[in-house]
Amino acid sequence: MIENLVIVESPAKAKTIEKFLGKDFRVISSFGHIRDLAKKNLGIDIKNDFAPDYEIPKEKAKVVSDLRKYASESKNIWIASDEDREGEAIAWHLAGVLKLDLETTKRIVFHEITKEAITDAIKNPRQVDMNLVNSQQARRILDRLVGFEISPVLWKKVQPALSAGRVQSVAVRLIVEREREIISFKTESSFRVTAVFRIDEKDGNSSIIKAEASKRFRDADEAQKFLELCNGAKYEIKAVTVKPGTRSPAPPFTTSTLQQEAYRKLGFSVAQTMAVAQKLYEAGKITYMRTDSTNLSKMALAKSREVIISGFGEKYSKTRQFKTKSKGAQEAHEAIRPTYIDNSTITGAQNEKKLYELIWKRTVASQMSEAEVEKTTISIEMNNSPVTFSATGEVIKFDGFLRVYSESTDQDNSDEEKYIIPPVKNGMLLYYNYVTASQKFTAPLPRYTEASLVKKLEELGIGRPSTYAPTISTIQNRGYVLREDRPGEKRQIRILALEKGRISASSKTEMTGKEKSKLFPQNIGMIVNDFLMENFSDIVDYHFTAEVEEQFDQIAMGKLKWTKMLHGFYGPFHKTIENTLEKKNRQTGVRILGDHPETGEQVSVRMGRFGPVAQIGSQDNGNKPRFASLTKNLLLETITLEEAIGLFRLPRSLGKHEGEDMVVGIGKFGPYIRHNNKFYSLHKGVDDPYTVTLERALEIIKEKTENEQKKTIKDFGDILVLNGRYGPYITREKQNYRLPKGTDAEKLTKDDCINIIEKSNKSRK
DNA sequence: CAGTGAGCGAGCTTCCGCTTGACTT
Repeated sequence: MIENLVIVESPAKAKTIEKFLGKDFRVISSFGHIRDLAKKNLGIDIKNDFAPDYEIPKEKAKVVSDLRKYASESKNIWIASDEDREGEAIAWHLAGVLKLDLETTKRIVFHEITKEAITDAIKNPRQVDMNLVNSQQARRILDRLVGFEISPVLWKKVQPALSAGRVQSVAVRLIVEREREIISFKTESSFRVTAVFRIDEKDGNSSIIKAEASKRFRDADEAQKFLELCNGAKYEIKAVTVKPGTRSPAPPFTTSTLQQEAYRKLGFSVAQTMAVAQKLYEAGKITYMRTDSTNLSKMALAKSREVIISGFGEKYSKTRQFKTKSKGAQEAHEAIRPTYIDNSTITGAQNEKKLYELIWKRTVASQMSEAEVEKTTISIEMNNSPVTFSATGEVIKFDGFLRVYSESTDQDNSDEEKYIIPPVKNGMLLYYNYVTASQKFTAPLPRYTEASLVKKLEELGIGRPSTYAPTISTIQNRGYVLREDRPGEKRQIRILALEKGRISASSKTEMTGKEKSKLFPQNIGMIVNDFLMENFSDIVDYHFTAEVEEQFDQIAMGKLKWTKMLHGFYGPFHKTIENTLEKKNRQTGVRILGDHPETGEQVSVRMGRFGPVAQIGSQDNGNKPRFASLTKNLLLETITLEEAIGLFRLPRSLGKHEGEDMVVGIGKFGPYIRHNNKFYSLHKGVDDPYTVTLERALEIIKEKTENEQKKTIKDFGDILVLNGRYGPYITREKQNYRLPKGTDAEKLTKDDCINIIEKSNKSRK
């Protein structure tokens, strides 16, 4: 018999706590929720006041049987799940599953994992808070109703296996709407004038001031006229202002800000950040990584202070506690910080090291002094124009927290190079070295990255730290959005330059629309979004979550009955479901583009069974229409008649080779050549499927055949030893087998291979 | 793994939030 059993949510947490509590306590973990709504069917008896049908998921059976065993061996049970809505529900489910009396079950909570906090918690147990539990049940059931009633409507009206939900559908909406803003954006250009001025000092030295004109010019003519004025102008400094200012450090990391900074500074995807953070957490190197709180424990504050003072001096220390700003934050945990702040770095895998150091810097910087800066603005007037030039410069007087860390922004404009403004006075005369007018184009708002989407969702109070990464995966898995790079296009910019009394014109090429790791909506995502907007505008409304959260709060405070809230929601919602099922047609995103200029047949595009498709002609008078798949990156919404007709130029025959047809086309994986039922990819950036010749095709085939032969180390007929990406391996009947370490692939016999295959098959079973 | 585009239709797909492994490549 054990005296005390403490149940927490996370096994890593259990391990740490057990050390604090001594031998009278055993600490185990529930691995999160242990019960959920039934997987099959709805799992809710709507007619019976939304009675939930809870079951223990298969993958939780072992955890639950362990929990039962330990519970039966313990005198006192303490439930220490997190102090938030989900944690309270976990406590309640635990009590139910372990058959504990709610009146006497000891519920404890702590916000930081320190001996003090835990022993304190043990001294102050309370009961399970049923109002909080009920607010969780309302949340859970509402999400199930939304997801499991709308998704089947999509299967019927759009395509099978699609999904909709309170969180994912808003995420898709954000991306679709941003894309449409970009599509309809009208680029404008203007000329920005910058100048490099010279101050001639008495001692014969001269210094330089870079400044920008207060006005932008509509076109090259206006810019030219202004440069002509500049040539004859006298320049005088009319005002010099020096303003002191401060900059403050950012708060310590939450899940969302960690994902954003790890993307910006380290290039990690949201899922990658979480995987690396999980490793650090399990190794005891950082605190819990799924949190919405910016709080640091007293111990962490004190330790940071120590580290800062000994590393940088007293002047650099400023202890702060940040208030959590994000909507709907539940603050069950601390901010993400190093467990031992003394360690500014760790040993281990590269990615773990990098992320750890980022977390260390952010944590320590948050406890450091403001940086003190001095911002200088100089105004320069011309004697022949009302346009003024201004120069600004910033000098850091005291670096403070910047010594350790500075936050990145999504738009890093590094072209604004910093330089130090020389000391100047009012009335000083300036002379130009160069005045340059360069064309600038306006740009639409940028597409979302995974991390900037998480930021936006957090701002809207949609989703939780534990679901940001899975949500991003879901919308990609459903095919609603795709994360990819785009090469961008070249654009000419015009430049007029005034130097030594002469104005010259030139042009420069720059890249525009280049994208790296951005989220692009796909056709099916746009169709689903439009369908949801049309029929379920309440659910995809950006405020929907905030509104239901308010009601969940009311339930948690005991001011609203949870079943009443659900009745209020479900009545109108279910009516909309039935109405939509009855009245709406299948959505295909069809667009009639016009008539074929040669045959007069109708040309249209729509979502077909196998994806977006263009169609020439129609079914009606016994004619067979012709079809062609839309190639990647073409949107049903924006494709033109010409582009659609162009799709029918493929597949195209190149003629015969060795008696077999040689055909070129574009498939799922890009342009290909098909010959003898074998496929050969065209080379990216080199070959164009519309113009590639028979001769070139033969070269490509020859090259690939030679490469395949190089790949083969041994050929035993049905068994092959091949050279793969990860080194040599054996393949038989489409199954691959790894070689045991230290095997020399060149010396393998057929019998060796069979041995390896049989051994591997045994261990797989 | 790349081609398809009409139909017949069984049985399946799906949510959000809490937690980690168990797998293959």
